[in-house]
This record gives sequence, structure tokens and C-alpha cells, in this order.
Amino acid sequence: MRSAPTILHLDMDAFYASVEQASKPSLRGKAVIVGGLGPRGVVATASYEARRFGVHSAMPMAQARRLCPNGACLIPRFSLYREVSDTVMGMLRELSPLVEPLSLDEAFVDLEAGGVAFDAEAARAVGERLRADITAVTGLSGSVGLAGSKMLAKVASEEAKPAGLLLIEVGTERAHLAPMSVRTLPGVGPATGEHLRRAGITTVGELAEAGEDELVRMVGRSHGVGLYRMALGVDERPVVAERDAKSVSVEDTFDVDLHDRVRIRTEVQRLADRCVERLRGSGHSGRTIVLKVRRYDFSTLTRSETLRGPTDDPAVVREAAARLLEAVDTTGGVRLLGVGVTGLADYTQEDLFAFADAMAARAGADGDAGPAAGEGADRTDGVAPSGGGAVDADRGQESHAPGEGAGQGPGPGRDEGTGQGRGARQGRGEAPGDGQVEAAGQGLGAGEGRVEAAGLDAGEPLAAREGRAQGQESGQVGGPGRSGGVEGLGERSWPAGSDVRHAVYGPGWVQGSGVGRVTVRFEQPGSEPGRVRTFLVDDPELEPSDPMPLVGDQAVGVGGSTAP
DNA sequence: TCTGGGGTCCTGAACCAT
DNA sequence: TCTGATGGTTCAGGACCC
Repeated sequence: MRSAPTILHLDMDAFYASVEQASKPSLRGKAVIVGGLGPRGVVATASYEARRFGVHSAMPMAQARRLCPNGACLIPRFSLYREVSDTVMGMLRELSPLVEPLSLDEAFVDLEAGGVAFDAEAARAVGERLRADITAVTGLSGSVGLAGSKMLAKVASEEAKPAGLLLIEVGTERAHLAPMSVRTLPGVGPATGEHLRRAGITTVGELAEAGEDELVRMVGRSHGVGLYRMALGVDERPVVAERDAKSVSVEDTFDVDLHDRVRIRTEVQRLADRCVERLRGSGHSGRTIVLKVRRYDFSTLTRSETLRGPTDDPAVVREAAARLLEAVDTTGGVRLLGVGVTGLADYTQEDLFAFADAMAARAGADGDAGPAAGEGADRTDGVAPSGGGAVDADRGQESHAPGEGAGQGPGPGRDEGTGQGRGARQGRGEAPGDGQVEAAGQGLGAGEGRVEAAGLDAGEPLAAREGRAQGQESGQVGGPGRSGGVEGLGERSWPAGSDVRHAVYGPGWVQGSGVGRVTVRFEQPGSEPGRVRTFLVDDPELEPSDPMPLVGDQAVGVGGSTAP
């Protein structure tokens, strides 16, 4: 425990929702709910205005809509959030080399290591200045906690919310924590909290009084010792600037449970490919393949298989995932599938040897052709010859009995409803002002506040939608015309909240769409709330665009292309 | 009309090697 | 050679976090 409160924890307030409000003036001061919009979507973040209605993160979106019927419901735009986050993290790194990001909107900073604060007074000044700078550059507010340890700094920032700063003086930790709920402590969730409550322990003070032995008996060695130390306010964990990823995974929840075994297999293959894409993107290979299945009754099971060597070969991961799936009973239906890779290795090191060998073999004659992506894939195969090869050899005949797919579940065609449902849902959620091409917007009045992803594929997994919004190939099962942005194959898709530009009216964002129309609000960060107009979805003068900078010329992220 | 997605860490059982 | 203790690895699941 250090002698001064020089560990800073920054937590941006209602981050996703705040970014949306900053980029859409008509939403400022209004209830904004960011999350999945499908029938199984949940809330990622709600603005403070929405929280007053009882909306909170992890709540089913349907419930959030009932509680807050006039709230603007938007899909997350992670690319924009990431860019704003990068800007904020950059500001933190100006304070210290020791910055530990926890997520897009949270980080620890070791102020002492940066030489910017060695006592409480200086730390407070740094924190206040940081908050002001973040607001000036991004237009967003963040809360700051300062303490002598990470745990207390995080507790402090939580107490400081929203838009505040709290410093916990060294030496007062235990007294500060004592009256607080045990749920305040990191690592105490619903299960542990309930466990402790049944033992008559509800506050941190009671936790400290219980003693280490008692806590170890109740929740196990590791957790018990950790809990006891936290209850005393003791936390010696250093701020760590770089952390290696331990696993990479992708998962999708389906709007309608899957029954068809063939379809389930197809989805697993697709997930395996996406997982490998991410794996390669991070410069890793992995040794253990994990399949995750959540069944119709929400019971979740995982199956894993460890290869003899690390791989980033999509075929190897696909086959391993398929083998694991064969051991899982999916009768009754599957609501979620996931594929992950753990036991990560930094294959680029071995890759260097392979690359050096290849270059030596070429004798430098035509050495100007750098290693292309395809070559990288081939080289990687060479890294794990025993793993990939052995598994393939073991695989044997994958001879599923003919008609197995039909024999499973209620019968063929059952899951076709997914695709049909999507079409049906597209017509739902009529955009406000639909039919009135050229509807004059007069600001968000009562009853007009609802913003909805009418034009979205509500039936497909959120991740796929987001991926497609970023211009990636969807790879989804489904017919032509479903993939947004493919001109000439069908209607263009206009996700609610996405940025657009009109040849005549300029920049704006999609407020909703449906039945061949898209409603756009023409405004931008820094402008007054704008007017609403409705167009045909294939209006040639309307195009998707990059997000606008949140504040003036400060070009927060935004791909740099649309400075006003 | 329930309960996302992407992670980390821990525990306990089973198995194997020493 | 057998047996028990011990420790490492793998696997599955649970809890938690943002």
C-alpha cells in the first residue's frame, strides 16, 4: 500500500449513451438506450435520463422499452466508441506510462510512475484537470477516483459518479469501506453476495470481522483470502500497462432456437471462421479449442479439445469445433453457440524463423515481395505440424447417419422461421413520420422520441449486424439482398443511429426505417437539433458516412475524413 | 416476455507421471 | 513390483466483470 492516493481510476459516465448524445444533438437530455434490438437483446448502456425510468445495463431490451417507451434505442457503434476511447487513453498516457485499460471506458493510471503526483493535493489537481481536459476534447464527462490502491480507486470513482471526483485518503480505507455493501467489492457478485448474506454478512465491516479462516471456509481459499484483504482495504496489485490476451472467442445468440442439426453445424463452422479471423488479427495462434452451447433452457455447457500444437488454421479449428459438437446433445434447441481458442501463443516468433528460412531459400533474388497474408497462413501451418496433422488423422470418418438432421428435433424446416421472422420484423417499428416524405422535424417532442432499428435484421445475431455495419462480409446464411450495402441485390439497409450524408441536406443520422423508407435527422455534433426528413431507401442522394468529430476541430477519432 | 458478448479467474474431478 | 503421495495437465463449469 503506497503512502499517497496516487492511483487514479477513470470511469467514463454512461459511455456509449453519452457518445451517442454527443454526436446527436437532438438526443441530449433525452433517454438513450444502447444495446441489442433483437427480441433477445439486452441493454449495454443507458443514459442517466433513461436510468431514471429504472433502465440499467444487462436488462432485456424489451423490458427497457416497457419502462421507458419514449427512449431512443440504438445499436452500439463500437468503431466510434473505440476511437473516442483511444483519444481518452492517449490523454491518460500523457500522465503516466503506467496506464491499465480495463475496457473502452475505464482505466487505472499510476500517477507516481508518471511523476505527476506524489501527494494527495497534487493527485487531486491532476484528476480535476484530467476531467476538464476530457470534457474539452471529447465533450464527454468522466468520473475520477483516487486512492492508494486500485480497488479503492475504483470504489472512489464509482462513488463519484456521475461527473465527479473522490479521493480516499490513505489510512482511512477500512473506515471508508466498513459501512458499504459487500457487493461494492470487486469479485462479489450475486452468487457470493447471496452466500455471504445467508451467513449474516452484508457489509464490508462484517466481512472484516468474520476473519480470514471463516471466509476461506465459506468461499474457498483463493477467494476467501482475497476478500478478507479487500475488506481490510489492503490491495497491493500494481498498475500493469500491458496484459496479454489469454483467449479469443466469438458467440452468437439466435432470435429463434436452432433445432436443425445441419444448421447448427453450419453455424459452428461460421463461428470457427470468425474466431480464427480474430485470432489472426491479434497475431496469435492457440492450442485449445472451446465450443460453447447454450440450450433452450439457458443451461450452458462447454466442450474443449487441446491440440498438440498451436494453430490458426481455420480448417483445423473448424474440424475441432465440429468434433466437439458431435458430443453435445442439442435436442430441444440451441439459443447460443460460441467458438473460442485459448492457450494462446505468439506465433509470430516461430513465424520469424519460418520467414527467415523462406527468405534464405529464395536467396534474395526476388526478395521484394513481402510476406502476404496467404503466406502467413501457410507458414503458420508449419508451426503446428503435429497438432493439426494428428488431429486430422484421428478424425476418421465423419459419417453421420443419413437423415440425421431431419431426425433431430421437430423436423426439417423448423428453423426457417428465423429468416421469415426477419422479413416480418422489418416492417415493424415504423419510423416516425413515415409516409410524409419531407416531414418537417420540430425537435423530439412527446411521442416522437422513439427511435428504432426498423431497417435492421433483427433476427440475426447482433455481432453479425455490427460486423456488417463495419463493412465486413457477413457470411450469414440467407439470401441475397439481406447483406446491407450490396447494391443492386436488394434494398440498402439503414441501421438506426448510423451516420449518413445527403447530397442536398448534408450530414445526419438514421432515426428509423421500414417499408422502403428511411427517416433521417439532419444534425451533427455541435449543431442545434436538426430537422427530420424521410426518403426512399434507395435514394441515390443518400449515402452512409463516417461519424462526425464530437467536438469542433479536435477530430476525435472519426477516420479523419469528415472535418467540417 | 426474461437473461448479449467477450473476456478472466478459480475450483474440482479425472488422469497420468514420478 | 506394488502402493501411496504428490504434482502437473486437461477438462468442465461457475462466478464475475464491463
